[in-house]
Amino acid sequence: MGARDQHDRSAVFQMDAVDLSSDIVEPISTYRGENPNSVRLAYVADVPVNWCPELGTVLANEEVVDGKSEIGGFPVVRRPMRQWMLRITAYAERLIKELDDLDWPEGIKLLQRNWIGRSEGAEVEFMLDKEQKIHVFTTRPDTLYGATYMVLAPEHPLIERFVTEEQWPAVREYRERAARKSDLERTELAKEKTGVFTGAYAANPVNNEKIPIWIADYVLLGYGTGAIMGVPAHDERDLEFARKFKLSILPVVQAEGKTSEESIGFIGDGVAINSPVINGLPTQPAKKKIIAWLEEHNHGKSAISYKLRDWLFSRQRYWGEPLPIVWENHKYRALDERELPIVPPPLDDYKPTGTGEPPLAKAKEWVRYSGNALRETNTMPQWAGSCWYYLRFCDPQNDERFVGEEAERYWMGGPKPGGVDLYVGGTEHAVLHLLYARFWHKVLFDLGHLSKPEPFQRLVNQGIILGEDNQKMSKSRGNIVNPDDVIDQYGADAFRCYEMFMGPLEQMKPWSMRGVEGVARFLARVWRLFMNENQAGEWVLSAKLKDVDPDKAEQKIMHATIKKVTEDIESFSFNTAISQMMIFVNAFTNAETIPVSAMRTFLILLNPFAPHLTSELWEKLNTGFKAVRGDITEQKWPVYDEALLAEDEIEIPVQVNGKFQGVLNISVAATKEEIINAAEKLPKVKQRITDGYIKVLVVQNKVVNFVTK
RNA sequence: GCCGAUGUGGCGAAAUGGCAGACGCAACGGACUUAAAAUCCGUUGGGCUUUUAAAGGCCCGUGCCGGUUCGAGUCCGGCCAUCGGCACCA
Repeated sequence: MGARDQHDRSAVFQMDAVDLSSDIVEPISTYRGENPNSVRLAYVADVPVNWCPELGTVLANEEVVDGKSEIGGFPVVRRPMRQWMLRITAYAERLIKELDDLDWPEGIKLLQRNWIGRSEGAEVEFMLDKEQKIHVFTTRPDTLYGATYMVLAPEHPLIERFVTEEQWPAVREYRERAARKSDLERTELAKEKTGVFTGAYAANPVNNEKIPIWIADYVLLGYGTGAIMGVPAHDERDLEFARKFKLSILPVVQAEGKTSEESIGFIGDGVAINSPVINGLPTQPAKKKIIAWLEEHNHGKSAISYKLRDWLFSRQRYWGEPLPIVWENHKYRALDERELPIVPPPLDDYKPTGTGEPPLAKAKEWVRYSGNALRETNTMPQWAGSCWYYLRFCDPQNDERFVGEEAERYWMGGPKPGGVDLYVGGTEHAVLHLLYARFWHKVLFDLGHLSKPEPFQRLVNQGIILGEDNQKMSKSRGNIVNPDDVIDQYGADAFRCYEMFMGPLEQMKPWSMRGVEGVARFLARVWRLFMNENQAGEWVLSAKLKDVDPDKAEQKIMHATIKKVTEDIESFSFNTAISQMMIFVNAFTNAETIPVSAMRTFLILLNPFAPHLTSELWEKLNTGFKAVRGDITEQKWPVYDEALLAEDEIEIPVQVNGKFQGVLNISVAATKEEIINAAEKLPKVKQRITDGYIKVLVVQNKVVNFVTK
């Protein structure tokens, strides 16, 4: 994939040139320029944040679901606060592109792509007067001639500069009302479009026509430039807005087989009309041509916009890593590496204050760093640790670096772009942990600390386990299953095996205590295969265990089990692996003698599923029979012999017209003619082919099918 | 609204296009036991039907409708339902 080119470290923190916000990102410790907040990877911003009064902290966009906190479901309101941000948007392009070479479920890749939300289009300048211009972002520059008005987000900073005096009261009132609305009200509840005319006009760059400028809360400050051109003929939202406020509507894209008038409301690709520069061109070339025209006339350029916002990285809670920052004369600086790690001081009360002031602010002595410097009291969110713990796991004792270079190369190296070979986690992390960790990993990679640009090569999503009532487990529903209780009652092996036996790993499935019991019974049967209770009530090695060779049938089932378990582990089909081991145990349950060699093989197969039970039985065998060197976990994984699985005689289903009529037991060596002859004689078949048949199909070792009509 | 996933017995689920329901749970019957628990053995998709019975026979059945095929739970097209994600993103 030309990894070096795509992940060129010389471009450290250089952003895509067409991005709409700032151009360069630099780590806080190296930047020496004038306005650090505009370029730094970590920066401070006064932004409207998601404030959750109940949790007493702000939350990232990813942590807010339907206007409520992801944790606890408490209401979240917009509130301006001074906060630390991480410039994840600088990585938007790479976070999308570099998903391609990861072995992740397509669904998760899609969730991330949608969350990052890349859109290609153009940035266009509308002249307000001779000096001032308003930038809009559009994915449909080919509809520029159809722009009959403009809308700015109510919070847009330019508004105050041009709003007319007579419109000012209405505009101010609208802005105040918009500010009070929660996100929930602004979207879900506001089905009806609202807006206010500013009294001002701007010139459409393609034809110099004056179009009215409105403000409306259906335009979001945080996306694109916070301003749009209204093209009511070819955008559903704009059309609704224009109809409500009686703004003019001009069709500029003609749909195939429709008149220009009928094309109003058409949002697909068509042919440009009423657009001198691009008339007659289909949508795609029209876009290209109009962008070229805009660039040539200095009215705009091609641009890419992302839905992804920068990551709000501070929290007003005690339990999080403190930010290694001090404030001097209203300026911040990073603490020296030698001062790390920062250990938070003990407090009398660790609960959030509820006012937005972080709990650490209460530790007055700790906060006073020096005569003129105060410590930052915000802490990092829970995600900070999960962004790099897997790196620390490579080298947990290292007290020089977060991970030693050699250890990092050993564990995280390899030919693929991702470091961790296999990562198992739930879908709930799709746009949280899995996005954040990729971002940090790329930053560390760019700084030269890591050998791979991606953290997790292969991702498998395990399904969540529901309560016994088939509902999501939650305290309020009272359907929580506590693993500790289950382990107390049935043991860790049974708990572990049951989770694997429940069904396919990726599927969500309900818990069942009966099911746990069933698996516990299976493990008890395994135990009794090896151990019997004597008169005194002590467990001793079963007298049936003999140091003999397994017979042919026993060998066959043993090798079938090795094959199935081995293959199923590879494909994460743990449930069917356990089924096969149950079949194996059932086959030996009433045996007169039990060959020790087969049992040893079986224990090795079962060991990854039930480690405690199998190690104990392994050692018990060593006391009664010739001891095998090494712990059970050190044994070689068994290998099956295909030859021992081969049958002399096979069963072949016989059909007439595709319907099953009986089964034929016949030697594998039988010829096609022999098979047909024998099949014809099966009573039910004979009955059905009395009038003969027009053809007969024999699929080797699979099926015989007579076709009669 | 858009995107994605999933639909198979009473339940969790199996099934390279070739005997649907392996394995487990639950239920029922039996053995063991003074009794119970535990354990072991057996039956168990639905409907109709033959026979004194033991045992058979026929039909239907993998969300619904259609298609491909000798043959479809599996492949293709359309629909329905449930769950998850996004949701004024210009």
